Amino acid sequence: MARITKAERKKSIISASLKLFSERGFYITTIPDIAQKVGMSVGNFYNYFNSKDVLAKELVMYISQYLGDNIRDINERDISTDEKIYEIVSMYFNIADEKPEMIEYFLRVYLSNREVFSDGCEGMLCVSPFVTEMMMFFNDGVESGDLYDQDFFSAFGLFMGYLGGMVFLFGEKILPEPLENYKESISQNIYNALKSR
Amino acid sequence: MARITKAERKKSIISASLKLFSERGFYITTIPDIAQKVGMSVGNFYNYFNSKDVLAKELVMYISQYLGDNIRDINERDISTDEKIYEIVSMYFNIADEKPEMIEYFLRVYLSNREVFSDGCEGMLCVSPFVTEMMMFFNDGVESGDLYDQDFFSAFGLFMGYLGGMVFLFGEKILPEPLENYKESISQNIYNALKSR
Amino acid sequence: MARITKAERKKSIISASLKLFSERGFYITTIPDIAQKVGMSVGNFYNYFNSKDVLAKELVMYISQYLGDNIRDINERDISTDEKIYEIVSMYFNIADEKPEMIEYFLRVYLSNREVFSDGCEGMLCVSPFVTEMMMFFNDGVESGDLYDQDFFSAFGLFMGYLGGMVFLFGEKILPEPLENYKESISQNIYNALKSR
Amino acid sequence: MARITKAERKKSIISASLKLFSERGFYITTIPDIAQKVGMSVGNFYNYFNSKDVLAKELVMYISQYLGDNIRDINERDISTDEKIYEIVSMYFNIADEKPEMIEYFLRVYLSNREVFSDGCEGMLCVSPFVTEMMMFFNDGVESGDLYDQDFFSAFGLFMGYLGGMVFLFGEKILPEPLENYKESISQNIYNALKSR
DNA sequence: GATGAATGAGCTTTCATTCAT
DNA sequence: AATGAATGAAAGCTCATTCAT
Repeated sequence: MARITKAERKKSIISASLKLFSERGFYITTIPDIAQKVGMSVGNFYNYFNSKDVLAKELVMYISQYLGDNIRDINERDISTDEKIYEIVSMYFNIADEKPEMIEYFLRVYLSNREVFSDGCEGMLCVSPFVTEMMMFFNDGVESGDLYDQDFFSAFGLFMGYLGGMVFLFGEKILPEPLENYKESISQNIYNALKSR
Repeated sequence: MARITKAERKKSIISASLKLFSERGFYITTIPDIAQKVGMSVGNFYNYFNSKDVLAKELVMYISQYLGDNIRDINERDISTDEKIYEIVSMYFNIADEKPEMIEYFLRVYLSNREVFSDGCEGMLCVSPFVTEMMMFFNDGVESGDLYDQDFFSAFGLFMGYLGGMVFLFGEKILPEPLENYKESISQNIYNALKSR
Repeated sequence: MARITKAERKKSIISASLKLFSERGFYITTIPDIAQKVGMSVGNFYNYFNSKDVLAKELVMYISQYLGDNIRDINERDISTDEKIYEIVSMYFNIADEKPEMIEYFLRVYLSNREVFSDGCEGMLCVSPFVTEMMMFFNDGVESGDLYDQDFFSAFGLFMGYLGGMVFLFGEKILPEPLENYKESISQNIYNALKSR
Repeated sequence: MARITKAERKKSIISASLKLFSERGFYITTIPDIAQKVGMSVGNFYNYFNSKDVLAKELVMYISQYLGDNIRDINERDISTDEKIYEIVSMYFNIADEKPEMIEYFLRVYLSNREVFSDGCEGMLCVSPFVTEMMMFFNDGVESGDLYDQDFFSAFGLFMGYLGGMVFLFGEKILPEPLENYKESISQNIYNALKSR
């Protein structure tokens, strides 16, 4: 008899809330909304997460882990720095396409509603798996002589700001073409910006 | 006797609400908060703006106009494209420094709470003065042979995503140095990314 | 045109909530209950009191003031100590009869739900007008040689514990006779207990 | 192998809930709180007590029995009435010292949350072992000529109101000295109040 | 007897907006 | 134009109790 485990139930709350938060925003989405989408009572929701804020924080950590894992896979491959850039852009846009809620949550909920994360996610605390891997990527690139040795945060801001901006424009249906089609040019732009001079 | 005109009163609501929205977020800020900061009654607030959402939309347009004007000034100067890039970056960071509420509102309120702007600010409607000027800048650069001729939105995403990302990192107190110090390297990175190949 | 002032409205909340709290208890009584009894919306209640707890605290202070004023009137009269005792007992039982909510609130809400009053009513903070007057009564009695000079709190505990106990028994409909009929014997007992030896 | 009997399990619920109710109050204490303190599941709690209210009622009866037994021991001794008074006061204060939850429960839960006890503990139903013994004490005292023959409830109110009041003041940390030190004076006061005239 | 996930009604509190003055 | 008391719907969260296992 297949029973639904507590872990599975928790996973389904994460999945449902991620979608709702990213589509409607943090404050518009209510606990009843989430409970209903999961098919569970409001009261029971609180057996899994102590508060709406706690859920929000777990979601960032979940996404950060997911992105971090994906970047690590790329970092560990034996390919050139410009290929890595292309792979990261590609992976990011693929996620934006197939699991848009992940990227959208990052952009719309985590980056914007700082008051929700101020207690417990100070600085980059809840996002470190992801940031750490980006740091690895950058350091490797500099070490191999491919990238120009500059302040990490400037490179990071370029890379992630750029990708976030594109996903935002895409989400707003402003882009004339699908994200897919931008992979090449964007990777090229990023490489041109960061390569050793 | 100097009377306070209706326009001045409206201006002071804009000013106060811009600060509150950018510091606390759209949903956390209440109309009573705004009224109190302006020194006006809640009821009277509604003589100037029909709803909280309408206010929010006017604010984006106000900021977009402001940024657009500043960029036009730069566009009209007789300087090279890479100098223009530096000037735009410089201007953007100066605003982030001196009137942080403008940039923060853009990033934290406008870009994130799309539901608020969905009716009336579709696409880039409320933001066109700003986007138009960026388009002018880009077209001029391409025409003069300085910039590589690519999809405008890719260039736009890079430019604005980058700057937004840096201001965000700065706001989160993650940057090791003041924004000021990044002007050079960031302008350089942007130019390298966009210049003709 | 007779307008209802804000102070009058506040007074009517005090009056209604005092009755409800004393009859049903603090936790059973809800804000909607109170609002309904006053004939006001739930939201508007919060224009008068910031929270249920704050209301509870204002109620004790209100009662303490009321009792204190009554005792002072008696203290200031030119009568013997045993007559004062009789007058205090009499006043207390009259209130218990005519405005039972006052005494009941004291016994059932204030004395019992300490968690509600722990922040702001520490010690005897919210009850000092009343306690102070009892202290005056006792000191005068000792000074005049009528009362035995003992620890004030022992005398206070006897006096108030006794009266509270009787009102409780009365409220529980356990007393075979109306409170009225006990005034004499109780005053006598108190005097016998406290008089100088 | 020593098995934990059902009676022992029940006893441990009584013990744990008595402490929690007396410390935190009836409504603040939750069934999960109690179950956790006992080390039992929430569901299992309901195998021992059908509801929170039922538990509350059993607790009063338990305490009443306990106090009643103690008073009977004193009543049966061959000592004078004033010595009995001292012994009762002494016993009461000792309990207040060593098992404060018993007295506190009486004062804070039973006497105050009448709605909980209204169905099943009407009048003195749940408290009769205790009241009966106090009645015995009083009747004996009157019969022996030591106590003034007055309404029992007036004497009872004095005695128990006084003791309850002192324990309350003690619990509020208002008393300048330990309860212990008041035994003498309080017994004296009670005797003076009740003795035959 | 024992478990603890699940229920759902109900609580306190908030806030955009209205409207009589 | 200006006031602020009033509304009421809705939010986050709690908890006694049940029940399938």
